[in-house]
Amino acid sequence: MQHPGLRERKKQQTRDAIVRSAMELFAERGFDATTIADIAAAADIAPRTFFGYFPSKEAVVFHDFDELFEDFSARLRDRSPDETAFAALRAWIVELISAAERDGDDPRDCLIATTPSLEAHDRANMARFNEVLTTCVAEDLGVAPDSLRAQMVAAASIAAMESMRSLKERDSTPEHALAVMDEVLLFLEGGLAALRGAAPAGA
Amino acid sequence: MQHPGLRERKKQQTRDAIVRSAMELFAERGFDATTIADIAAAADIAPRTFFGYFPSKEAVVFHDFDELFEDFSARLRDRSPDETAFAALRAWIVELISAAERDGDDPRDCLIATTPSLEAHDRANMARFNEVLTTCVAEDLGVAPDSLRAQMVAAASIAAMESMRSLKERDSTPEHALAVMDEVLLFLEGGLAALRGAAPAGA
DNA sequence: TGCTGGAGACGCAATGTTGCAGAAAGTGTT
DNA sequence: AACACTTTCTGCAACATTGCGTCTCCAGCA
Repeated sequence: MQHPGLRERKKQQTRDAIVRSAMELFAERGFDATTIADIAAAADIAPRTFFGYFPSKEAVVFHDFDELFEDFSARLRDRSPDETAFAALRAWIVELISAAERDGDDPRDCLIATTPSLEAHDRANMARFNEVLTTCVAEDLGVAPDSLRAQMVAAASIAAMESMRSLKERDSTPEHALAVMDEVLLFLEGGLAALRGAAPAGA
Repeated sequence: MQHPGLRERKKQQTRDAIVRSAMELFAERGFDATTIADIAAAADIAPRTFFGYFPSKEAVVFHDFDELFEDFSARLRDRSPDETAFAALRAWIVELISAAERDGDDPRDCLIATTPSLEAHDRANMARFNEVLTTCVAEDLGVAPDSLRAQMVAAASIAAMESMRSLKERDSTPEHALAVMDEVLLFLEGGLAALRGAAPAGA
C-alpha cells in the first residue's frame, strides 16, 4: 500500500472533490435544488463521470456508509463467542456516539429528515443493518434468521438506534446511549423470557 | 354518489386500464423490462398521462395501498377505548389473512421481492404503518410517540407482520396468524413488564 | 524506451419523473 | 344550444440514471 499509484490518488482526489462540492451546494441551495450538472461543474468533471463514483445523488450524502456498514458487520462477525450480538451492537453504538461527540455532529441529519428521497435511502441503509443484526441474533438464540423472535429482537434494537439518533440533538453523550441500550436489553430479555416455555407458533 | 358523472367513470376506467395493462406486462416481461411508454400504449393513453394517475411505475404495483392504509389507520383510530392498538392490529391482520385466503394470493409478493425499487417502495409503506402504530401504542402506554418503548413495541409488531408475510406461501391460515400475534403479544408484555419499575433513560 | 492491457473519463441515447402551459372535454347555467 | 368554469390530457423541456462505445492515460513488461 506504499504505492497507491497516481491512478488511486487521483481517484480519491476526485471523490473527495465530489463530496466536498456536493455537500457545499446542498447546504447552500438544498438537495433538490442542486443538479448533478452543478456538482460536476463544481468538482470539475463531466456529469457522466459523477456516476462512476456514486450511483445516485443521494449516495453522496451517505458517502461514508459503506465504511460504517463494514465496521458494523465486522464488529458483529468477529465478536467473541461469549459476547451476544446485542452486546456488540451496544458497544459499537457507544463508540459511534463518542466519536460523534468528539467530531461535533454534521448537519446531515437535518438534510436527510427534510428530503423524502434521502429518507428512503436511509431506510434502505437501516434495513441492511437490520439484516446483519437479525442473522447474528438468530445465531445467539439458536433459531432461524427468519424466525419471529430474531426478527422482533433485531427490529426493536434497530428502532432503538433510530430513536437515539432523533434525540441526538438534545442529548448524545455516551452515557446516555449506554443507558438507553441497557433499557433496550431489559426489554428484550423480558420479552424473550416471557416467550420461553411457550410453544413457538412456527414463525 | 348516484351520479359518479362521466368524468369520474372515465377516470376510474382509465385507472383500471393502466393497472390491468401494467400488471399484465410486468408478468410477461418483468418490471424493469416494461417501460412507461409500453404501459401507456397498452392502456391507450399518452405517456405523460400515466403520471396523472400514479406518481411512479412502482406505485402501480401498490395501487391498492392507499385503500389498505386508510383501512388500517381507521381501524386503529376508531378502536374502542378498551381495545389496545396491538389488539386492533391483530384483528386487522387476521382479517387481512382471511381475505387473502379467500381470494388466493396474487403473484405480487414475488415481483416485489425480486425488484429492488419495489422493495424500497415496500419499506416506505411499512414505515407508514409503523408511524401510525407508534402513535397509537404511545397513547396506550401514556408516553410520547418518540419514546423508546413505543418505538420498540411498534417496530417489533411491524417486524412480526413482515415475518408473517414471508411465511405466507407456506402457511397463511388465520389461525396461524392469530397464534403468531399472540406470541408477539407475549413478547411485548414481557418486555414492558421488565421495563416497568426501571427508571426511563429518557428516550 | 516502446508495447499492451485495463481503468477511468466522457459522449450519446433511452427511460423515468416532473413542472408548465395549452388543447380538449365534461359540467352547470342561462 | 351557447357560454363560462373546471378537470383531464398532452406535449415539451429539464433533470436523474444507466448501458454502450470510444478515447486517453497509467501500469506492468519486454
